Amino acid sequence: MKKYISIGEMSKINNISIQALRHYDKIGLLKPSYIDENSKYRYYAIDQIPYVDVIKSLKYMGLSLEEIRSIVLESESLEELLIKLEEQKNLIDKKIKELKNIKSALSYKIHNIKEGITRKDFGSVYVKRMEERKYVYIPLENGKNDLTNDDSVILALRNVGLILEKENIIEGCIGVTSVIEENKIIYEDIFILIEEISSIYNHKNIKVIPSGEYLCVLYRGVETNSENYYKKLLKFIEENNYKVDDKYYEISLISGIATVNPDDYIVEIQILIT
Amino acid sequence: MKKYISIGEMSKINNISIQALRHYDKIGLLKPSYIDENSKYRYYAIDQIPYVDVIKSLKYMGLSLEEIRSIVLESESLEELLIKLEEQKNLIDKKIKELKNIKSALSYKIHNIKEGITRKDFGSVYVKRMEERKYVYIPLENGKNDLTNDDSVILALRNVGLILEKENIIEGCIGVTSVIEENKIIYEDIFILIEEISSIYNHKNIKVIPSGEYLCVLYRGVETNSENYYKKLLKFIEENNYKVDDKYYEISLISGIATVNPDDYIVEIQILIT
DNA sequence: GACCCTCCCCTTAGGGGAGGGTC
DNA sequence: GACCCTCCCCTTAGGGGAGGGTC
Repeated sequence: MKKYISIGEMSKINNISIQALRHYDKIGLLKPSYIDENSKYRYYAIDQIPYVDVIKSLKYMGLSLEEIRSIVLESESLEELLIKLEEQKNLIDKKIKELKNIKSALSYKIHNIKEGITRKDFGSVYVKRMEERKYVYIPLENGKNDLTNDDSVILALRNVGLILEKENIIEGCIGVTSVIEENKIIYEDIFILIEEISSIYNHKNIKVIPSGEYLCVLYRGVETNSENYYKKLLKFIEENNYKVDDKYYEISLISGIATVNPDDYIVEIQILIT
Repeated sequence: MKKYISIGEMSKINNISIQALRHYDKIGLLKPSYIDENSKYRYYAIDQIPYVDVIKSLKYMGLSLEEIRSIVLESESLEELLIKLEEQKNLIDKKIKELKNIKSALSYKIHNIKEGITRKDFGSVYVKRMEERKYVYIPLENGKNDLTNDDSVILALRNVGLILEKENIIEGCIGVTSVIEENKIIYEDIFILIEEISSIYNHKNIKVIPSGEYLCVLYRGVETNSENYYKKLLKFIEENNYKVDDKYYEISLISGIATVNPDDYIVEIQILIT
């Protein structure tokens, strides 16, 4: 009555690889009914076929072979299985949420890179309306006027990064704030913009950039003389009789990767029209 | 000007393990600026800190260390990076969809197990309204009247499974159809119900169970004499003057796992009231 | 000739030691 | 005393051989 099938047939019938079946044998998850003593050939009974279905089904749902083994072999009660499956469902839920966050981070980065690639209007001044933005910042030590080759700037930025990591905030663009005093640019804070979905509001290291019309100018980060662009901005303000706030925002469109490859560094200086 | 930091400091600053840093060194992803020849101590320069951020950020987005290496070290163009990130986004999208399918399969299984655990009304007949259902089936060889210990039944069920796998259908409950001829139960098809979201409609092995009011009786699959329950059903039909269809559906509430552990096997016989 | 066997090495991204120098 | 070093073994679920018997 009982008919045995070879590992090859078992593999075809169950749509599973021979290696996988050997592996299941090895770890004791599914041992063939009969093994020829001399040839060591594995032979499976027909009624072992449904076991493979159970294994595949539980594997599909994300259980490890070890977990499946304890369910199938130690024939856990349905109650125990239920608990495990519900745990699994929660886990899957968490994973879905995390993947959605990652997707949103990817979209953000992709959007910025695209803008970075296409925009070539360096040096010309334009008006741009912007919504309210939030950022996490660290103040720079006693007002710098040159940010290049300064270790404390790197460390300050990293400290911003640590705050973001601790609070689980998805990071946006990197930037600095500045004011002009006695014809000199003084940098005050280094910051990272916060993506909208992040739900942090009352951290002491958070500030808000108000919504409104901004005067902007774009420059390449490689050019160290950002001063020229401030001058263009100031000239434009004077010629057109704009009244502006005293705080400038320098925001890098392509951050993160660009911190490493400065060729791609593109920065926009923004100042609020009052 | 250049200050070096030890691997321990680098680890703390970047919120990353020492082992990970050693690993990055080993695979050439991030080599310390300076290594003491004698002590072999690793020393990192401050300006290596942003590299770790880039690595972490790309890793978070699902890129492998190998992919990150080619981006960071071979300083790929932004266009190439963009392509990679967009690929990654599509991948993440696929994963999200798959996880949602798994979640739905889990919910289905959890629901059935819960019902299986709580229901104890074996043997009593009741009326139940049911929506249209679809199933994938394989006809059993020339009408069986006993399904137990029959290899061809197992093989037929597996063939149903193969169809589901090929068409990427999420499987529901397992069942058989039967008719009564000359006081004998003749089983006709073995099938697996299809979950709603599955989008297959014109496969030759698909049949529909019409919506409507069904007379049902529940029994434990361990009891081999399902005949008794058919008798109860028939008696109820006669006593209450019901008119019914001639096709019975025997559907196992807890399938998959229960095919292995028959203690948990719970089956409902359903027949359409006409 | 097609099928199956047993080693054995390989893959990701590190974690966790042991045993021994170094700041 | 805290820090860092180099091996070395370990984790998941098999995939892909080589070399050699078996149906």
